[in-house]
Amino acid sequence: MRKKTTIRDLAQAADVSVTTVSQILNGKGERFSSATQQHVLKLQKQLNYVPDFNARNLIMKSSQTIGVLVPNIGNPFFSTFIKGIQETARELQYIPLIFGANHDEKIENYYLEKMIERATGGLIIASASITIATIDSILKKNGIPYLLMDQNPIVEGDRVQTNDFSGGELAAQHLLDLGHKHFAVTIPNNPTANLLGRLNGFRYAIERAGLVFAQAVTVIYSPMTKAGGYLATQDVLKSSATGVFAINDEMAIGLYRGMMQNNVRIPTDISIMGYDNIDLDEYVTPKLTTVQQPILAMGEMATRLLVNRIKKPMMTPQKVDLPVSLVVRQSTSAPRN
Amino acid sequence: MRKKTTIRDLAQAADVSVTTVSQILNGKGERFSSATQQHVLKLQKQLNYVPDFNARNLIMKSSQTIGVLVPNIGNPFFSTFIKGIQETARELQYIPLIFGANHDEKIENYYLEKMIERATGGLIIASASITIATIDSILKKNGIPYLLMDQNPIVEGDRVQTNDFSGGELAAQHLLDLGHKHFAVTIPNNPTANLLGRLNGFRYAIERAGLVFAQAVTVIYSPMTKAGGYLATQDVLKSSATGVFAINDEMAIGLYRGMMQNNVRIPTDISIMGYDNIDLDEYVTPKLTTVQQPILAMGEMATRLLVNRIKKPMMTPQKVDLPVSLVVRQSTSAPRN
DNA sequence: TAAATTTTGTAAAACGTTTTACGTTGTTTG
DNA sequence: CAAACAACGTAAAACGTTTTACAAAATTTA
Repeated sequence: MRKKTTIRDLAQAADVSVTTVSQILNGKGERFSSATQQHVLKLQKQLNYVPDFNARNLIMKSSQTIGVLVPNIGNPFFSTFIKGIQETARELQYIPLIFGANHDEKIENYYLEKMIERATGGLIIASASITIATIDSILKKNGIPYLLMDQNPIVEGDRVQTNDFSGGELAAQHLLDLGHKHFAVTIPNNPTANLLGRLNGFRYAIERAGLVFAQAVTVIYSPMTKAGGYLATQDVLKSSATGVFAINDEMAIGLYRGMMQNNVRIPTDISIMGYDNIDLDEYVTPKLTTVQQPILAMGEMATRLLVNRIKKPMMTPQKVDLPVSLVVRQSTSAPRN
Repeated sequence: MRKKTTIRDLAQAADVSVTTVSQILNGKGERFSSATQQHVLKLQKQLNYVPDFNARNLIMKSSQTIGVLVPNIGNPFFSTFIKGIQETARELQYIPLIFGANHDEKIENYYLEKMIERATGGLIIASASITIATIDSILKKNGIPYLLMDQNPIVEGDRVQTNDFSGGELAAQHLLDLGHKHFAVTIPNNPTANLLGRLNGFRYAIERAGLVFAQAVTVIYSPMTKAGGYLATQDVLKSSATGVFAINDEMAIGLYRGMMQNNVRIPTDISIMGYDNIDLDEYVTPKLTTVQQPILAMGEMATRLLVNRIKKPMMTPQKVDLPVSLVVRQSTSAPRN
């Protein structure tokens, strides 16, 4: 195939040295006569010269790349999160390398390895099954900065947080205010720290209302997907719950399907609320009451923190707290009797 | 910060030459005594040596990377498409570099440039606004293989196709079979070739049934998103259509919201069908009738074709045709009177 | 006009790999 | 026992950049 034009080809064509070309093309060309500058620039276009990425990174020791690992790109929460990352990365002149691991630990580790090879900058990891041990042994040893989402709080390190405890509290209080006395919470097995936070906040509000958690609330374990919500339907119906807190919106939408199938009307027969506030919430019937997370901002802040860390590895750890809020729509109402 | 261990460090530690280390680590070490091999391997683990990506690619002239450009990662169609790409790329030992351009031409060009810099392998482009001119001038000149989706058919080049014409035909025939006589089609402005294919197929079936397209069908232009579908509601209602063909499922779901808001029942008052068969279709009420595209397979085949092309640039162009099929659910029925 | 300074440019080292071509040793063969 | 051949290993070139240190020519200064 046609050879790529190299900087040497261009230098030869322009009848100047390689140094000259390099300097001019990298904006450090004030030292050269404007005649030479124009000449080189013109020939660059003409020969369609693009610097070799690998050669350049090799010498510069930076590829302006960050790695991003999420459980599932298809989940609207994560696709929005990624959008936030991409926008901010573009602004900061970084390129995100994005992987979805489909909740598979093998795949996660595979991608983690690939990211370490390539994403010399740093990593944003939003994934459950990567253990702290793995992270310590692999990332720390390689001296690669990283930022963990949805994971156990690490003592050291940067952090982008939303107040999940408060979010759970908001959810419970909303249902309590409507008059509900019996609740169900759907949550995955081995919930991550943020999900536990939501559950604890929920529990706190329940107990604050004078109820006994174990009596008032049924916790139902199911995968955190639409399909998982659908699967949880029978258990929810078997419980005497009139108010359901799905730990994310996708599960809530899965429950919608199950309820529909069982002729249980929302919110007349049962109130359902979710968590995240994905844009789909306004398109389902009834519109979904939920707790909003600033997803785009989470992606943005994660990127900023990581890039700052890359630039100043020794900086003291940064924490960013983002607010959550209750969004009341039509999927919740007072219980039947 | 801590220096990365280089191959030289490892060679020194193992008291062998750099060549030896390189060969052994790349599986070409049969020439060496097994004692040496073990020794080197052991020290690699111990020193946590990972070959420098850039140095390696520089000399090997291949980064095992492909670029992927889609309009919108949040659209379930594309997130599934990406999933197919990631799975296949993993199998083929390639890494996909994924970008979502949010239908913004500036951003598309920016990412295109970045991909050319980095994704030395080849590109999968599923994006509307990149013009053939741009592609020719940039990609061809750089000799980078690429594969276009959802775009005007290029005479030359590889291609993964579904039969959009037939899909449109299936949609129309389904509505005709139910007894509908008045139709609406929602489609974006400046539709891409595949969308036009659907529309033409629809028209073909309508005319085959003895109807006059311009009289029987109202074409409504609106963005191809949930919000776009929602926006199209009034125009759909103003038309006398009893059967609506949304050019993709997202638009159909946007229409659901609009219909709900106007107390128009689906399918009793109006039949709606979509296109794609995203997994959400089974979670909306009523479940959405649609034309299925094998999205995952499209991602898979696109990746295979591209990688084949990378390996054998001179191979004759390949075409893959994937089937579409009608999926009847609950959003369509016979018209009212 | 000689010295100093600015302007404009270049040669060569360095980055961390892979690979080609070439050496040793030691063992077998005739 | 010399020659041939394995077995095991290495030196050095190459990949395409950026950058440092140096140099020649042109201009200014004293």
